[in-house]
Amino acid sequence: MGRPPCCDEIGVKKGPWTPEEDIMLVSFVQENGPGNWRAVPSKTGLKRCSKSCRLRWTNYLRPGIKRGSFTDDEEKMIIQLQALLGNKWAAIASYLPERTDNDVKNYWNTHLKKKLRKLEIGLGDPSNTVEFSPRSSHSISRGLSERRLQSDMNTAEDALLSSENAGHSPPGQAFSYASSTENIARLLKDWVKKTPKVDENQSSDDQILTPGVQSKSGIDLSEAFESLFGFGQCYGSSSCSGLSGSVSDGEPDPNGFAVLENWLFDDQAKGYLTNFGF
DNA sequence: AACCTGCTCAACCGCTGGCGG
DNA sequence: GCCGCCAGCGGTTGAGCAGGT
Repeated sequence: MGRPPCCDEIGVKKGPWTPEEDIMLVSFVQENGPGNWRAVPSKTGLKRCSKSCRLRWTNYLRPGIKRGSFTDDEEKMIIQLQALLGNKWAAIASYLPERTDNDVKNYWNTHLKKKLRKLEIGLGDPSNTVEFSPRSSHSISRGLSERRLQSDMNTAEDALLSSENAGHSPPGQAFSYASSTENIARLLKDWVKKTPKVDENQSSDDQILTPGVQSKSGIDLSEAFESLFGFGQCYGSSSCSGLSGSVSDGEPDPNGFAVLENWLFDDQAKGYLTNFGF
């Protein structure tokens, strides 16, 4: 009845992405912009389904993605937003421009859930326990919270847009893609670390744009990638941070996030967090 | 050193909603 | 209004790694 899953086609590759595939995907996005994922496999020759390509881009290669552990502020934000919105990871992640919904979701499931459970237990009497659910009888009614959230999102978005127009963000897309160069460069470095020897029997597919060739000759793969796309002038420069408009110098836009911060750290929210020792 | 266990996170799966014909 | 296509989202899985025994 329903249409067949897009990834069931024969010959569609699954599993971890190789740097070569990443490069092909980034070069496609560089030329065409993100979107039209359906066309990616046919236009790039990638043996991946469109969905997989989109996911790889949004979760890993997209410019401006911050990796590594979450800061206290990010953690607090996630806890509050999760309490208000529930498991709307994409909505929560929209407040953390450098984090993906997948990251937020993973962090919640692996760290915060556990942490909160401990704290709940620590509070003792279950009747005193604040239920961590959007359906709980939290002092802020959900409808109100969501309206407020929506309006704050709009305000933040406006502020971000105006800051971009004011030239706080690098113009043009090339700068954004430069940050994905960073991402790939990082990936390639990891790849080299994890792959001390290039497999002599490497499949021919894996030899397209083969970083292995570079590693054999001792060239830094990240530099090679840099030169491949000509983003060298941007690589490593704080002025070229990713996600156009979301950050200007590694810090959240002060105008856009002021409103949000006010809301996030208002009395009700503070009380909420205090209950859990944050 | 070998094995076991728990943790992390990239990637997959299936569903939903928006949009155009 | 219906249908099909597609992008996006949330839940789940599993490979790889780290730490413990």
